[in-house]
Amino acid sequence: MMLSTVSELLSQETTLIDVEVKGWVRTFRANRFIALNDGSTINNIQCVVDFENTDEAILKRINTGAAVHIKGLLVESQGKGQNVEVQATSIEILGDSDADTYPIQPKKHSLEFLRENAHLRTRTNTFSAVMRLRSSLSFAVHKYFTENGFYNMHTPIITGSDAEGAGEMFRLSTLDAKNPPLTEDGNVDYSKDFFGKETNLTVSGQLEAETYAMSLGKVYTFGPTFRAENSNTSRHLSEFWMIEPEVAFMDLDGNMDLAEDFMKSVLNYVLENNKEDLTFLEQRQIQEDKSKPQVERNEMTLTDKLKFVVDNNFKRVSYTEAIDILRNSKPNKKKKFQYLINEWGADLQSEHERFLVEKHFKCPVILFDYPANIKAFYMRLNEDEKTVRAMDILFPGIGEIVGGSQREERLEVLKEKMAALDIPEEELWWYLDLRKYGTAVHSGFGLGFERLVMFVTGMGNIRDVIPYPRSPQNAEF
RNA sequence: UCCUCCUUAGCUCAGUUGGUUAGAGCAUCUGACUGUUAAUCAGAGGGUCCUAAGUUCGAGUCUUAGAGGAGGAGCCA
Repeated sequence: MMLSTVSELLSQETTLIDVEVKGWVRTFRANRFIALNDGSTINNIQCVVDFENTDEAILKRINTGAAVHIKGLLVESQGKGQNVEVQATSIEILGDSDADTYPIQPKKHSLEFLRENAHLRTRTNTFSAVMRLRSSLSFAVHKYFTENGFYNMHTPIITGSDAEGAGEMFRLSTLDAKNPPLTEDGNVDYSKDFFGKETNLTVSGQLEAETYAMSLGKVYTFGPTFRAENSNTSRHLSEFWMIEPEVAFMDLDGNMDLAEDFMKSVLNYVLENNKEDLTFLEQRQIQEDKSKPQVERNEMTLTDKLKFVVDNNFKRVSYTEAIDILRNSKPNKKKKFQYLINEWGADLQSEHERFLVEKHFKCPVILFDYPANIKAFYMRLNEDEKTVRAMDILFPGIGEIVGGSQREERLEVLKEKMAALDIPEEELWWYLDLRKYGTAVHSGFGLGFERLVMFVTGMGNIRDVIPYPRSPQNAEF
């Protein structure tokens, strides 16, 4: 007799066969019905215990959370909740679970409580569904790029560059924190440190990815990224996973096409391959919405929202057009915005992005050609010398999910930009070399993987879509 | 980092104007029942009211400080 997963048993079409299954008890009802889950699917298999002929000591140990090994006969269920069930002939307790202290009870728990029990929270339907979707999305990312001629590149986690231009970095050091070696002018002497220089955890693999794009053509990285910003929001993490494709000979229009096609492809993948988990999360969201005021409720169900993104073109709007729309918008005229839009050049705040996406266009929006002074040094300067070939994709509920640009390929322009921002050329000599030898138009973007998972699962807090979230003041587990 | 709110049983929460012995549902334990779907019924146990200081005859309730958490803002992905 072969061990089966719950998923295999539930899709088994022939009954009256001997089966064997291992998993964890979700509930044990009426001294007779075990709802067993092994992670292979959101659904449980019902195992029916012949309690009159089973040792009472065993029955007492069938508690929520216990690991059990069940052998029996797969039969059509007499009950209404499931098609098949296992008529148990043998029950072995593999691992007990003390009902008095086990934190995951067969009842609704708050997400905050489960976050404190992150090592056990995937034993709930919600988190197992979220994490299966996360895994599936990760596969869909690699699948898309591989099938479209991209090479996967592993950019370094430890970086010697502190000019990646994407935020505060975590310093990495093996020096004695209490008594570090000092230079003559009293600063910490990093030449004595492990790498002989100051090193940090990466905030982006983009610059390194550019080097490979300029030889392999189409590359992407998908790895962990670290930001030491003290941001305490439901959309930011100190450690998160980022997808960064980089393509030679591609301009910003091609970049927008790629990003849109990529997003639609991965969403399509989970729509086709994760129906059960999506359906569960959709029902969960509907239940959650019932206890919310009307204005905060979701206008579309989860799968409708995903289908809407897949089926409709993203609205492409230049920054200049967006400013015009915002300047003439009702909330701006009635002074409802906290930050009023008066003139060209203002940075857009979340309230403006939300207005454009959720109220004005009611679909994903790509904003492009931003003012040069509010964007990073490596972005391609337009002929107007005021704007750069940058683009952000804004999603409903999430805000900015993708940020990308065509990169500045002209050596002199790039050098001027770096000088203006006090970025030393010695730091990025290798990055400048790309413009010296065989430079070419190239573009890429970054996509925060967790924000994608949030969008797909409908979870409102980014800490609930990554196994062990790292955020300021929190690195438990 | 800023603003607002929260912290009472294992969990989710009530707790009136400051007033005797702090409550409920779920969970747990005991018993009954046994084709249930977060089973049902009866009973029982379970509290440093986040911490510290203060006001008061008297503080879960008021004041101050601290810790932790949530929502929003900024930074961004």
